[in-house]
Amino acid sequence: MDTPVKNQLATTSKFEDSPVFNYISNLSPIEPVKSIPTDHAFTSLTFASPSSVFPSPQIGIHKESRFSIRRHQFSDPSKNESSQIGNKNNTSEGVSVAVQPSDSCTENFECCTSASSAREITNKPTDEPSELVIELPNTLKYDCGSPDSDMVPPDAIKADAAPDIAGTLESFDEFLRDDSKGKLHSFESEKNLRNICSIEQNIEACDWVSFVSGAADLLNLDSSMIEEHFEAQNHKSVDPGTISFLSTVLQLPQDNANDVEKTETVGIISCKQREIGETVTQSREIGNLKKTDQTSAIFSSTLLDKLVVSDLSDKVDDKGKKCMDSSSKPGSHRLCSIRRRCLVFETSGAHKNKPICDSNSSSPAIPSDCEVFSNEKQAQINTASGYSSTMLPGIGLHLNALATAPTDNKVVKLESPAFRSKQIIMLNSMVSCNPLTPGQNPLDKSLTLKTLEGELAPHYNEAQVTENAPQTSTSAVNEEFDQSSPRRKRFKLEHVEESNACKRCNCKRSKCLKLYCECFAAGLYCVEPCSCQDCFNKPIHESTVLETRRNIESRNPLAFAPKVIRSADVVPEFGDESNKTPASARHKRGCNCKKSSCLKKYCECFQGGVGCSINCRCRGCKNAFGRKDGAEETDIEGEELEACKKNALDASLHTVKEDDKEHLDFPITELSENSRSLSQESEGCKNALEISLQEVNESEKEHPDLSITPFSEISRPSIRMPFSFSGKLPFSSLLSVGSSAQFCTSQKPRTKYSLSSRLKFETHLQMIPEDETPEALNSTSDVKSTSPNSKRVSPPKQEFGSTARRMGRKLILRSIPPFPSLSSTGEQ
DNA sequence: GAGTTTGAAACT
DNA sequence: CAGTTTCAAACTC
Repeated sequence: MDTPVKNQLATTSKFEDSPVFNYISNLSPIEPVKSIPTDHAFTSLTFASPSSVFPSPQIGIHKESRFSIRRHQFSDPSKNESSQIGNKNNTSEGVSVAVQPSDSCTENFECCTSASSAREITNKPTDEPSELVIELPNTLKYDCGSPDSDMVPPDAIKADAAPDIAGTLESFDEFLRDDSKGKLHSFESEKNLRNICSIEQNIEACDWVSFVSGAADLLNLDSSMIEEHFEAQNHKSVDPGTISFLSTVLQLPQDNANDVEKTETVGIISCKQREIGETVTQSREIGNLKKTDQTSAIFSSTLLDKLVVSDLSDKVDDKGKKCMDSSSKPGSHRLCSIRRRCLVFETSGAHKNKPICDSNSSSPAIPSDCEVFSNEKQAQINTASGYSSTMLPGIGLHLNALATAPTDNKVVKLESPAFRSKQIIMLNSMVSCNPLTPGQNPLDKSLTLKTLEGELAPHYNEAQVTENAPQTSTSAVNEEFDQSSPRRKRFKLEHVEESNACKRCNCKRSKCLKLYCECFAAGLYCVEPCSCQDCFNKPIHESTVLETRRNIESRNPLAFAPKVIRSADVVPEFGDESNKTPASARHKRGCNCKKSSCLKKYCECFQGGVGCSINCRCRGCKNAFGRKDGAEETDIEGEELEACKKNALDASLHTVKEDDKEHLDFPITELSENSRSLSQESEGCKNALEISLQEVNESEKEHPDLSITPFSEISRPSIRMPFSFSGKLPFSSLLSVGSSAQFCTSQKPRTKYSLSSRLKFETHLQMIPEDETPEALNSTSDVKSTSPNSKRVSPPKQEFGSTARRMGRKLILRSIPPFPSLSSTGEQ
């Protein structure tokens, strides 16, 4: 054990100075990183640490908070170190805060390793250094010896406190498929080791806990350094390959993870993805672009760094402090600025998460999703919140959305520059598409979803959030990646608040396991904001929930399907006037109102913003959105009607998927206006398809490189806002798709209901294979189902064959440009 | 905030 | 399938 490590260390220092090393460095695209004495190995450790990987929630929290706090402290030293290579004192200085003296590098390593393992650390008494020493060696072995070791620790730790070196190494190897990366890591790890040794030499006394903390910080160092480095580089663009690499890397954990670790892995992935997005943003800010595999390294480190940060507030404070500290030091300005920017990013991220994490809960600690999994409660919150926040309807556990909405997530993933959540999206599609398999029965779908929901919920949330970002607005292309964008931040904040207005059940006797419970009915877990009692609709009782769901679905396969669906008229042939019929959307089963006259929210039709239909058994129907008898609200007093509609609109807005709104990135009223004008404009059009195609062509001409987006996005409502379509199409499609019934409410009576929008929407629908739609919803589109996951592009009907082909072609093309925004930032 | 009304969901 | 009960949201005060 010792021998290898020591040898390695010695070799490392020599190696670094050797010509061979330089040569290799020159060859390696990662070279820039090399200049920075980053302790990548620690990065890996950091990576591991943050995690959620640790089963024990408390531990995770502790660790994370600590890390977050420390990280920046250490960042300063690291900076110094980076700027002043060889100046160990600085490093030690930073470390001294937490690090305790040790006699040998080995010990330090051990400590570090143990530190990386939150669980191990926490569980162990502070005054048992000896034990650590004994145990650590093993850890160190792979930690130091293997270039990839840095990555290993996390996994090993994660899986079990007891290091499974072999397994870890294997996973690590996978993780480091990229040779260059591996080199980088190895070098960095070696450097880290050296640094540690230096630090140790300078340090005299040591408190185990402190040491651990210090180690943690040290581990995080590389992140900071990398960030700095990143900025220093001033020109890096995300290389598609890099992204792929990242994706691969990110996925690795999943592959290797066992069932128990799945959630953790997901969390990590989410974090990573988010980080990627942020990193990308950062790179974009920097401006100049430079393609290099280094990016991946940066991503990794950044991601890792991110993972470490859990407590937002702490983070912020710490950062601010750090900035100040760093600013006091020469050459730290840059870092400070970086930090600030990071802060901004993180802040935005926080906001982004907030809706998910805090939306429903005021939970203070809700860290990023990364940490969530380590804490059951947090996980719960995240899981539920993601969805609960009606804001993100399709997110989280909204099984309905998943089941009913064919998704083009894949397409989005490929097309969208929103690489930041590629992986998430992937999972997303996994969930959403899978269940949609034509032959699958609802129950199966449901089961499938159920199986995944628990694991992916948080993840999903994240995905939604991130996913949305890039596609929010046509004119926001530049902002897509600019997390710091004021507008974006504002939007996020708004949504945070909005999300708080989501479903909050108040069940007392149903245990939230019956359809009485809105949360349960919506496929959501109950969250903090809920006032339910004896609630079982929580991740903790997942099995129970699933079981119950299954039972309910066995009785009524559509029990969890959206209640409001778009009637067949939605998918009429083009030119068919039937699509102008009043009841474009109807309640699935119809209401049974007797006293409310279908003018109050007691009426599900009214609540859903749709008119009553022949399916309704209501009496004295006066539904403002359309009476059962077909009579419209014509005889309803104008004022009353308006009031009712307003009422309904309010209700609808709550129901409307927040994510749709987010995608809109503009007020719904605006949307309404737009759609209205659009309707008028297209009033004279005889063929909607013609219009759509025309618009598409026009936009294509204007934005050849983005021409595909509209389609894909159209097909996928939630991600709809095509940046290429700054024009009407997006709005119209959005309106028609996202709102259907709900948005309609914001407009004038159905008759006015944006014809063009509808037509376009129908066009979209045409491209949605019926076999992908739940049986009951076949040939119909549900309001809710459409918004979150949207439709997946698929073989259209014959009359639209050309369009479909067109779409298909476009989609393919679209997937080609990996990071349009990055490469063409200026253009946009 | 408590009490009432209402209609969906669940049960028989 | 119909009738009844239970339930929680919507509504009212």
